[in-house]
Amino acid sequence: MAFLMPGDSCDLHVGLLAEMDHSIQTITPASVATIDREAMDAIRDTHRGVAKAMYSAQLIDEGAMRAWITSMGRRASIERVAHLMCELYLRARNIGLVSEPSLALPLSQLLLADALGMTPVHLNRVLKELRIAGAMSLQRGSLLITDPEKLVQIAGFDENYLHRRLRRAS
Amino acid sequence: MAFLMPGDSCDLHVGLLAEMDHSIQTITPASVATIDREAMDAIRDTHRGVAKAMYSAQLIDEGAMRAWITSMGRRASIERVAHLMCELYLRARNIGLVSEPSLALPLSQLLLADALGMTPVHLNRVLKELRIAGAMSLQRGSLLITDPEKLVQIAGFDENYLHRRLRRAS
DNA sequence: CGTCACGTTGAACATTCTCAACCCGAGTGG
DNA sequence: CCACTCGGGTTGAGAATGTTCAACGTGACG
Repeated sequence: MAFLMPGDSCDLHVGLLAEMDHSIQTITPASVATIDREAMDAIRDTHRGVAKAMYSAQLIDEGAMRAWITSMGRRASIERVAHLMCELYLRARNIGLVSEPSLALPLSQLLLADALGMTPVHLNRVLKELRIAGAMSLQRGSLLITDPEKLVQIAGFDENYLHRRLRRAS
Repeated sequence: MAFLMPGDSCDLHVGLLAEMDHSIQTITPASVATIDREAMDAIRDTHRGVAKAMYSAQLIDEGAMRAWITSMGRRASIERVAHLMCELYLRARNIGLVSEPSLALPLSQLLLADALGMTPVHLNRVLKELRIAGAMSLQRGSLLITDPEKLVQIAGFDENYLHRRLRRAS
């Protein structure tokens, strides 16, 4: 339902619930920082500004999930794939993770297919289709966008949806 | 992506963002209460307990959205329909809204199909299938569950997923 | 009585899945 | 060094699932 990249945080507030309703996995070696419950409680209670910022972050995450739902419900599989690739590419670029011309994406087709709600076999064919169309190719853990415009057009990607802005402090 | 019932709240915190990334509609006449931004800010800042509770509510909503994503990605359409009906039924019952033996569900097939990510035509056929199977029937805005067990079984419904609990105050 | 929104149905088609096979490169034990 | 295995990736063929388009029914409402 989501892919995290270096610097992303997740589940900052699970401490409030009795149990997790989902799980998180690393798919590469990773350094993971944790914040214990007491610390989070303290931050929330004593730093109103930070608390507010965390609320906002939460809302933005929710927006991303809504986008994901739309993707699943309304987009054909090839659009879904293209869209996710656009998103991952932009996010990676925003944190300086793209080593032009390609981006390291250590995702097995199995994983991707699952995330996108389709069969590995079908994903494979879709990737092939995108490759043949000359839009992008994903091979040996590396994403190469050969024709950005075409990819964006297939995906119906709107760059703006990643940039949810905050209301200026009143 | 969600259906609200009497007493449900939504978007308590949109005040934090510069713009909405989604919309809300009434599908029946409804009384809607609004809380203005200043009041919400004040509550968040001065009532830590309430703020915490609202965080939790937010997390629970998020869980619901995750469930929705799972539904879209992994369930066949008949399962999706059955699952949503189970959920709506239980939620309605929890707030005393079920007038046995049936539940008023003022949802057009158009609306439902859109929410479930399928064609109105196909939804219609799925509903017919469920009716013929004797599990439930949805007609003239009223949901009648004729064989709860069968419906639950078709849906693969786990009653527990609605009852996310909070961590007891430490 | 006409209109309009919604529901229902059929038939052809497109999309996606299933199952099964095969390929390949990286590790592993003999 | 070689055969083996194993986790991906790729491909084909047939079947299931879902869509499209177009028609018709039906009740509410002016």
